Amino acid sequence: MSKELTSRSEDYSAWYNDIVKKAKLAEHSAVRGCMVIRPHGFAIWEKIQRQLDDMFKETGHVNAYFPLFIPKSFLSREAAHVDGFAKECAVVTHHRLMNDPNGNGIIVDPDAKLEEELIIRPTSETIIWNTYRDWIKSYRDLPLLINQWANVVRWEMRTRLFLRTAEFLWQEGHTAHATKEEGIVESRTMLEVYAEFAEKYMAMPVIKGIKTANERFAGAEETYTIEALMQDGKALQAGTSHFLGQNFAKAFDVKFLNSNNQEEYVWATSWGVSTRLIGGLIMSHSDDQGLVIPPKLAPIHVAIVPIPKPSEEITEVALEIIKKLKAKGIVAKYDDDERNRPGFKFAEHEMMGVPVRLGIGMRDLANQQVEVARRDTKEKSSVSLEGIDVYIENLLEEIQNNLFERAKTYRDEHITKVDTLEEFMEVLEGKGGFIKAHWDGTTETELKIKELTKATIRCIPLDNEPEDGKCILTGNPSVQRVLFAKAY
RNA sequence: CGGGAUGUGGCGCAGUUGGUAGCGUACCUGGUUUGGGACCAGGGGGCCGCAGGUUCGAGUCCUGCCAUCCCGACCA
Repeated sequence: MSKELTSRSEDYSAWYNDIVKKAKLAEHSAVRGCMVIRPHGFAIWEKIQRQLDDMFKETGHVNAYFPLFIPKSFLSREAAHVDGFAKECAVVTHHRLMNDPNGNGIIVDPDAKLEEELIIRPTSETIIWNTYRDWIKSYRDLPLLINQWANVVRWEMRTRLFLRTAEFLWQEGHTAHATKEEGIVESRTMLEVYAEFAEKYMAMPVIKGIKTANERFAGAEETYTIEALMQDGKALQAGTSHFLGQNFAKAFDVKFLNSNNQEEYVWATSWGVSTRLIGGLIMSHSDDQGLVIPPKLAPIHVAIVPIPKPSEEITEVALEIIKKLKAKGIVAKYDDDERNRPGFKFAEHEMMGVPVRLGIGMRDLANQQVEVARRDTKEKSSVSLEGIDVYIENLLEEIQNNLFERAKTYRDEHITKVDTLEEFMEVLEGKGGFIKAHWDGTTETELKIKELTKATIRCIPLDNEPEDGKCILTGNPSVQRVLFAKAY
């Protein structure tokens, strides 16, 4: 491993790529746009999965699994949906290979052409709603609250590890309800779940809001979003929850009998977050020394480094600490690798984002102490061995809070109100971040601003306060400010 | 998909007018070291992105393809 990361100030984009590779989170594969998620990256994803899955279960959802392949005709059932996805799908056309008669390896067997092509799912609304038709007959079958953990494929032209890959892992919730109100409540509930997860576990502050018609999910009546701000001043859409109205129910003819024996179309929602969250995690907290993982998502909380190398006394103390921490649900690893010296290990654990490092040498043991180094601030202090487990437990909580507060302070300092287009451009090119400005509510203006500035409307915040003003582009009346930013 | 750049041991790179591949680091062995990325000695590892072509001879020249990075377009 080379010893240094590109610094953030030098080249933020190169820094991001360096972190992903040097913290061993992921790497490019032999397939265009597809990544190999390495054990360290996948361990973080597993922590994300476990926590979210618990939260989904607590809100009444169950898991199921639907096919990877979708018959081509399904995608054309919902008109807006096909417009939104058709351009970037991988298509399966044949089902068999054969030896090349000319001896050039293996070729696609021309006789094995599929009667109907199969699309590798870019999202599963269609296959799921086709299934729901058979599952939903009565109001007693509702609500149907199902989540799926899966991979999806979107043939993106330009990819970036975790942020936008051709194949990615995600969860997609698909629910069915008897009434419009219930559907809206569900989509709002799941937005709250996402926001809570982002802030409490990822320590990533988010703004909850509604997407404009232009940014809405293909086939949705309303798209709710959580938007986070990265260290370089660009926004990241971290999760979305859609109220789908009756669009998919009508497209797939999913009806139920209500208690008055009348037939009605079902109301739907869908919601998802993906491995993109890991990209958000990286860009919220990490620094020029490497990855910083909030304790609640860290696969390993504490690294214990013997100084200068393992000895009987040090190992004994280290194992005792590990045992005490384990009882508190804290994962500690004793780095007794004799190949590397302490300085190397310090740098390595910092790169990998381990929240707390303990250094134990004979000098410490003579004083019944250990050296505690926290990853977020890089502060070091000597702490008594007595009660070290409680100390670390509290410290992890403090780190978790500090990361959130730090990110929130940065985010709040980078929300700027502007009233003119000149100011808008100036802030966008200078300090960056979110810009709160008046907009006349038309898609035309939104697109024009995007063309002029590259900034998009990230959302209309849910907690927005009404305020009369004039659109920064057209001067037409506006009743509230909306949130603009350049986005990933 | 358009413009630009790149592709050589795991990683980072050098390789001149075409002559049969080298450095740093990592790895293995031995020794000395060890409180912030150790040092010495010895050693192993390369289809030079892939496929064609030119040539007595290609990492080097030509064509096509693949992948990655940057800038656009696209992006739920």
